Amino acid sequence: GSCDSHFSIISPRFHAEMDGHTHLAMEWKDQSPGPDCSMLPSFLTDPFPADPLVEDCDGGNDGSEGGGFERHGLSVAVGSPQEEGKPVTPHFGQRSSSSSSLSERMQARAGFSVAKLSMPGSEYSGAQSPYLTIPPGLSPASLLESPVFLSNAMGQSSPTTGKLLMLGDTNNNNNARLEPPSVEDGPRAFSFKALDLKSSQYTAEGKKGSLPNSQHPSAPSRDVPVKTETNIQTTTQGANPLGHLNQAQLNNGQDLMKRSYHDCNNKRNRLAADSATAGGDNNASPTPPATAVDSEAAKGDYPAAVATAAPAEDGYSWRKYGQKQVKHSEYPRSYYKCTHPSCQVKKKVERSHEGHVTEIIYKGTHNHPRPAAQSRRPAGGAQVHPFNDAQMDAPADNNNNGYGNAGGSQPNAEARSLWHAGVAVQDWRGDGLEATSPPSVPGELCDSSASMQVHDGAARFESPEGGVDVTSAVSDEVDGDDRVAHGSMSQGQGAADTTEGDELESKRRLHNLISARPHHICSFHQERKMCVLILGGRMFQEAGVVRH
DNA sequence: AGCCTTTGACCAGCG
DNA sequence: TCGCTGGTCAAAGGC
Repeated sequence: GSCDSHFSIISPRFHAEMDGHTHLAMEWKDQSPGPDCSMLPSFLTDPFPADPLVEDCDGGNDGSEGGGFERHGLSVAVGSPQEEGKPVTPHFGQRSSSSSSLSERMQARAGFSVAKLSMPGSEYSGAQSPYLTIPPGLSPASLLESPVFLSNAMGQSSPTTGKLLMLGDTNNNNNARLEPPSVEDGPRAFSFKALDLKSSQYTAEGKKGSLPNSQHPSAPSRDVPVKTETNIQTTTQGANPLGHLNQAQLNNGQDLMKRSYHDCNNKRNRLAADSATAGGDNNASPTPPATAVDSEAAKGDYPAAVATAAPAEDGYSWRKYGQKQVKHSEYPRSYYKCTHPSCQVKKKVERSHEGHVTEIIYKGTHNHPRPAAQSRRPAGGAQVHPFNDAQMDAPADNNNNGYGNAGGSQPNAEARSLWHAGVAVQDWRGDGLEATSPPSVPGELCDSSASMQVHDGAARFESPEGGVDVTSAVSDEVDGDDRVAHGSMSQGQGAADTTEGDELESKRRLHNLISARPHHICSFHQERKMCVLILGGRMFQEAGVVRH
């Protein structure tokens, strides 16, 4: 209960909103509007902040640690280009106080238009820029270049780390898509790059031609008219215009956040010395293949990344033991248990009608190595969905031993008992075989995953898979338990990241985390102690106190 | 035969 | 105590 009550994971969904526009809404349950501007809102509203924006980003430093995003209601709406007459222009209403719309400001500063972000209570501006485009002079990679994007030498191969070989990827333009998520060096803030929720396209439904999650038939208007010709066709998906469209939408939102955050970071962070190495790998990390970017992106800077991508497995075996329609959720929730005899890990998965995973929550950490790939259950029993959870959260980690804790240490029992708010993970492997995207992050340094774990009001990121956990602990209160629970913590990271060294380490961990699953994380703000995650085409926000 | 999913029922927590 | 809700159990059936 603490998890839900303390900070809730909201599963923003594409949905038509008041104005009838389709939005990728990122709702933030927040109760009390904080006086301080939250980073997310700020960077979302102004992806390319001028100095003032920087202030916004740093605004959290004022010591209002507790503030966090949770205090700010916020929604990110990704306009649906499809609505031609009414391109969605998401924007943050909070920021909308300024006369100019977000997109307008972005255009002015960045030279390209972006979808608007909308925040609760904000007015929808008339400005409309359905497509997120990058001007010729501005490459996505450059946008993402951030000190914090360290090359993840230790990181496992993954699309984002650049270690992942992309077979069949002939598209030179991938760089734009491969750009690693930029992490804020800023002492406290960092962002995760949202990754293409490509996987959503690979659902069986996709094969069937059913609309992707975001494009639920009920909301046809959501379809984004994006040109996907340039996109690399995935083996599983074939050509699914709809799927691409969905991707496009997601990308828009992700790009927006990513860019905005990046901008903020650039101005803010100069500290991440350790992350200096970053940039290099950026190219290597392809975002999920087809993240079919908006038409613009697809055409230009964001070509389809992976020629052949497929749903990935997390490497663990799961047995579904229940399914229930939860009240707050639009989609049914499935309950899974790890099939390993001594493993108590469970996970809850919400899946859209199309089979897209909209939310994954892990509970516990695997105390056993990841089963051999070949040993994995092919599909013996009836598979609920091609995008079975296991597939969805496949781990990107190649280097890990399969244990939840880095270094092979056993996960803390207490910690394991906690539910993790998982992030839908979707990795795309260039091999064209099965793309796995585990929630786990490669990281020797960190034990955290994209998932956020909440315990007694404390939230932290943890790798549900237990495999490679990079840690970014998020918690209101830090207790020893948390540290123990996470590999990162075990590494002495548990102490508050007040020192520079800690920050560096934190950055490194973050980098690992991001590298491992950039697609999951749209943004993260340490100062604000919250994360924005994108899962299955949906954004999730999680708030808590960040610990490293 | 083994493993899995499905699904209604049961249980526990909470207001 | 009751009702609601979420989580789990377990029989039935499928692959």
